[in-house]
Amino acid sequence: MSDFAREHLAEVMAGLAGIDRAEALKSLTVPREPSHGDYAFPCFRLGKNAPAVSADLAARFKPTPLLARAESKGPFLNFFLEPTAFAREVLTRAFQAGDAYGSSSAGAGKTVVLDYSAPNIAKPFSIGHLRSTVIGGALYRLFQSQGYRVVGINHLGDWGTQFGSMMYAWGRWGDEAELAEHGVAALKDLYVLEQRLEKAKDAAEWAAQVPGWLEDGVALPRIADLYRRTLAELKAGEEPEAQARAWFRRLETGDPEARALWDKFRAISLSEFDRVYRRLGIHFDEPTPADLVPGGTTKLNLYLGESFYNDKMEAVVQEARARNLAVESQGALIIDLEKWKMPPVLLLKSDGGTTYHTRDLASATYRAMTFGVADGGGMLLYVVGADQRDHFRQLFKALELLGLPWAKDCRHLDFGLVRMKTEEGASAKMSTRRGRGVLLADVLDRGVEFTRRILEERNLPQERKDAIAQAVGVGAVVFNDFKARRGKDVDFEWSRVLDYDPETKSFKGETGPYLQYMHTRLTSILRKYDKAVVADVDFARLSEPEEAALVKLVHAFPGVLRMATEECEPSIVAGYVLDVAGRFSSYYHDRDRHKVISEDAGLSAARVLLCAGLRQVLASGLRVLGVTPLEEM
RNA sequence: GCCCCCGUAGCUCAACCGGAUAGAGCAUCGGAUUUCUAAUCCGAGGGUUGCAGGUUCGACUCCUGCCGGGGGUACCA
Repeated sequence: MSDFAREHLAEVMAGLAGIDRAEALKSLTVPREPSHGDYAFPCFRLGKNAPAVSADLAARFKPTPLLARAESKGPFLNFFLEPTAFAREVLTRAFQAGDAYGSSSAGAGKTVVLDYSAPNIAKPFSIGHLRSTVIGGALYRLFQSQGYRVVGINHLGDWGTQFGSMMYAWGRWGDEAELAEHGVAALKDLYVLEQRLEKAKDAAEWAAQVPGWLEDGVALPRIADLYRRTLAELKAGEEPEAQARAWFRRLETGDPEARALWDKFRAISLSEFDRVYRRLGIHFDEPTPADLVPGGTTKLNLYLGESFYNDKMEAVVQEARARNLAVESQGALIIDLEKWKMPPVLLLKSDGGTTYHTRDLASATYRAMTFGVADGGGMLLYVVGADQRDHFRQLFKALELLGLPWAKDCRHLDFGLVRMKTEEGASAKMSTRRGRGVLLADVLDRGVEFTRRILEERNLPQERKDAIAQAVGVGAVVFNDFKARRGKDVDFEWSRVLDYDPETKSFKGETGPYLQYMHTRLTSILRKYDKAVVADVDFARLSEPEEAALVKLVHAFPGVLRMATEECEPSIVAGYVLDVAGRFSSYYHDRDRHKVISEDAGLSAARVLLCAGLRQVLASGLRVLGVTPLEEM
């Protein structure tokens, strides 16, 4: 299924002008000016005298059931759809397909391995990870809609020297009661305390920062006491960085105490992540039991995080050595990429430890083998921030040099950085190490809280209000990430994420709530229509130009999903649903001219069917993006 | 220094892979509500698409240079 009118026209055009059908399809455009027609074909490439060619083609054009006429206007050949037949085709298809409308089987037999979210356990689940999570979730559903088999992988940052920092901090400041009460927020505080301690030039500088932390919403209530105590210990010559490294070495060498701490931290973080994923409707695919970490007994190992590859890295290093790719340099083992003007891939550090390069080489290989990508049957996609562009260029080049043919099927789907507005008004990259960063759960909670305030005045049962508040608050935050193309950087500002007007108590503009609201309007019309919606209506009754425009939007949906999938760009869907909602809203408000349900039964039936089509594409589009379509709000 | 990305209305972004008169939201100003639920709608103002060249029938889109912003630049990930 597809935007069939366009393909039909390409067929006609190919026959008319004697050109390739694909070429015709590529050249077809939609005139900006509606009176120029529904489609336009620029004739410049068909001859020196484009206006003459256009006129000739127009004269030879024979109408089809779907295409009423062709008009030459200068060098352009403009086509006009037969509106009744077009509306019948579009609305019948949408009605009959239901939730399947817009899906296709273009990707049948192909597998997409999608790496997304990947929060770091030692760090908070911040709004930076939100982007990867919601973009990844949308891409997951997009590829699914096009018939691909999708494997969602959460490459958790659950390994690395950062855990040494955590363990050291835990030994120094940790408190079971606080951990139980604050969970991951307490872990974050521990990590931040330690990182600032490493960064600070001396104890005095570190101490000077502490009062500010209290205002940053740090969870640990004992913090003021902590820093006084730590000051004394620092003066005794303690070196936090060295101790953190020592702790990680213990973890790597299988020290039981370190391992127990690692399990504990990981479990606390994962239960928090799971809560967030449930709220966002995010799903990852579970590996088979055989894929689990050796010795791993909890279900929390299902995410295939970095630790999963601990026993798979040696093979990569061996392979690089065997192919004479790996060379010694400054005491480390690297793959040199100087020829491609890139820094080297670091396989083994000078202390013999592995790096994230090593792990990513191992994970890519594992995925390609396990999920059938190595046979050329799919793709490995990484939804990771733009700051890691070089990393992935290096990674893919290294895979290529390792002689892996599927290296060409790897792609980094980068997205713009989330930056915080600083006090000075400038924006800066968020950094957990410096303690900046906004917790995702807080953002979601704040969205839900705003919504709850609006709903107070509604006459709805409390339990409905709770569910709506969740869906609207979360929808506002989620949709915000799709307003711009994923490559754009975003400055994090509360007022932009939640464009909430306290005076009118409403969300404004191009927002998730706006879209959800329009969906409730459509459903309430369909609810109010007491007869069953049928496809057998008089389509000629949809004669208003606004109605023709709406039919075109319903028609466009399959193409929108296809293009969004091809370009891995969910914002295309976002722009589309905004278009649908906006046009419908205008239509809906012009009650004098086109009230949907009226005395005129035939007219009502036709308009109701149109609304059913609009509701269908709006609901499907929202679901793809991870925004819940609502029936009332 | 080198590599990569981005410059479109005051702000945040679109523009159907090079097509006709560059469009939305926010903000500002002015209107609309005995309703198919106002978390809405209608209207107005607002542009030398960073600058300068080039490619061609045609450039926001492609190429070169410059200016400005951001990111990266082997033992964090």
